[in-house]
Amino acid sequence: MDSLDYKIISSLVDNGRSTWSELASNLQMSAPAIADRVRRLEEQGIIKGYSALLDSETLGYGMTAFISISIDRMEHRALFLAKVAELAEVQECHHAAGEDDYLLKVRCRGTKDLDRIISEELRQLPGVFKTRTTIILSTVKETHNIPLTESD
Amino acid sequence: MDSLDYKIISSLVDNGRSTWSELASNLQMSAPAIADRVRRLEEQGIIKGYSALLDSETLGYGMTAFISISIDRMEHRALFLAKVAELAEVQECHHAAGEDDYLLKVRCRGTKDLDRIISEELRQLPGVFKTRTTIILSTVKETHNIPLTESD
DNA sequence: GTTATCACCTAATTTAAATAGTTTATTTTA
DNA sequence: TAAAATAAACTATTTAAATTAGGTGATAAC
Repeated sequence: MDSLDYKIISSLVDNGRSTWSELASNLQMSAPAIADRVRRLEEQGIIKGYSALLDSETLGYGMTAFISISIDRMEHRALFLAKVAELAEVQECHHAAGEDDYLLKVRCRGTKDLDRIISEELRQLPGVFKTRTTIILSTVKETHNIPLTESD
Repeated sequence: MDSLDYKIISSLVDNGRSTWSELASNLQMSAPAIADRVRRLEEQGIIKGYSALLDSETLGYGMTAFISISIDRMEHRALFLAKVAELAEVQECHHAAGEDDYLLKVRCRGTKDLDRIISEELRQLPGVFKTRTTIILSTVKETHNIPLTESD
């Protein structure tokens, strides 16, 4: 990981479909050299993959909510995690320190959809004894960038 | 937006660098037809762009935290939002309904780094009178997929 | 001091993207 | 209802990029 790798990564975060030729001319290198470096970054697992970024609002998923969940017993966790994996509306599930056990980020069509996820999917699960939902009114910033200035 | 568009989108979410030729042969179409459809999806804003997905742990950003923030006066918001935009560690900033005003997702190197962001960056801002930090112990699920089965 | 190794290069080949022109089906309009 | 327009696909061609192969120079290992 040198500064050239950081520049390549940064370019690919900004434009995941950029061609090697394009990167090569921006960074004053040959295309095969870029291809080599990218292949290495992929093999090292630094670059996990590439993805199209979608506009959830345009696709009808205009509501975002965070749901904190408490689970009473260890043995209920597996079922909960299976449900979370299954639910396409659950974009993120984090095991949290502090008051609640899990923090979910949910993307859904609206309040009815959110109600269904909470009442019919999550609260039906054994062990789920408490949920706290925070509805998002607007999103000011949303990236998956990582600071790439410091050393590695 | 027909079922073919959904298939194309879904493929490009899974592999953002897939070639038109590849998509074409998977979906029994010609490459120019795929290119046309993708161009339209981009123009409509349904596909916002493409990005490389990075492994934050491997890059040294092994700590994730959510920070709830309360701000006391309207006129302090602009400065807060400017700071949030500036901080590379803040991946998300949502305006939330409920007890606190904003919910931040922060990706940082460790506890020292998190402390700096909270104590030196955020709590220094005028109007920020309350923060509540939830540290993430592990992440079970993390995608930016949107359910693509229902109609649009 | 010789030999490996690494990261790059150029040149050639293979593959994909972009463009242009055509066909077909569907919808609009006379 | 018939004619025209539109939309979305196709094929064939051109242009551009990716891949591969072979070679060079610097650095590290023996």
